[in-house]
Amino acid sequence: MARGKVQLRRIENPVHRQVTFCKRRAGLLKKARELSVLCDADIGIIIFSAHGKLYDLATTGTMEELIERYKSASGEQANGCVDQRLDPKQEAMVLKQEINLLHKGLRYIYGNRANEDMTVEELNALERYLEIWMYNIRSAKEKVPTVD
Amino acid sequence: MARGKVQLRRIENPVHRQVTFCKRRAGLLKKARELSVLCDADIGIIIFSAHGKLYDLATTGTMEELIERYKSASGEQANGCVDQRLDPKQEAMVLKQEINLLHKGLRYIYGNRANEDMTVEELNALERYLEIWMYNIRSAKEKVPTVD
DNA sequence: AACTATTTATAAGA
DNA sequence: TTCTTATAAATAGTT
Repeated sequence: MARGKVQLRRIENPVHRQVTFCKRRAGLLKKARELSVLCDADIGIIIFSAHGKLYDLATTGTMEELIERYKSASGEQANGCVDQRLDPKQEAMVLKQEINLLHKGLRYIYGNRANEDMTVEELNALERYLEIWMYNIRSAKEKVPTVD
Repeated sequence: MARGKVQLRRIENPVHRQVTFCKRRAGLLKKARELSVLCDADIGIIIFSAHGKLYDLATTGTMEELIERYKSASGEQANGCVDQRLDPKQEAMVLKQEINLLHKGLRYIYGNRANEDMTVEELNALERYLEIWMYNIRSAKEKVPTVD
């Protein structure tokens, strides 16, 4: 823009890159706010810096509301990948059971416990499940290159 | 910008507003792509026009991935305790976020891990969440009259 | 963090 | 709608 045309590629000098990131990030968010006001639009912006720091903007309401709206508008289905080594029916059954258990657990932890007691069997099943899960999470973390 | 300074308020003339919306929307997305390339940032933009039409951009991967990353990154500030002093909408929103994370975790454990790497932030968020959950499960077990 | 020379974006007009 | 152009706004390099 000024005193030199910009090349559209990663700025190698880290100091320049950081300065440009700050300036252009501010510019982008300003433009978004302007567009929102001028044209009556709802805008959400999520920015992760190269170092993983989060910056965000939601011109109307909260980012969560915008995300929910995005999901309904883009017609996302909540269900994900299935393990292809298993028979689909079995797999679906297993996933359903576990999701039910997780949901029941969530309600138990967060909601009205008085209304929804879990049995000891359920608690034990959930505990075993969480232990395995935790173990896997910790193994996974060791394999992922850390971002400091 | 040109031939007249812009007033920072809703453009009343619908034709002008529509034209400005198109132009500035394009400008905003261009700026976002530039910032992403120049500074190595991951950026997501969600725009709903006044009439509800969705426009979006994710500079890296998919918007869903970015949303998941947003949720774990922004969830690190707030902790996982929901209490009933929150209004039902907020509580439901938090629960939804956590269920999304759990579902992603489920897919990670079961499904093709090669296709669905979780970020370190996500793994950390999930781990902390499971730790709290596990603690609560164990407390609960002590309070439930055992049958064995 | 301020300053400007330039580039870029764009409002209004054609 | 698309192109043009005068001008506002953003910003790269500098101090």
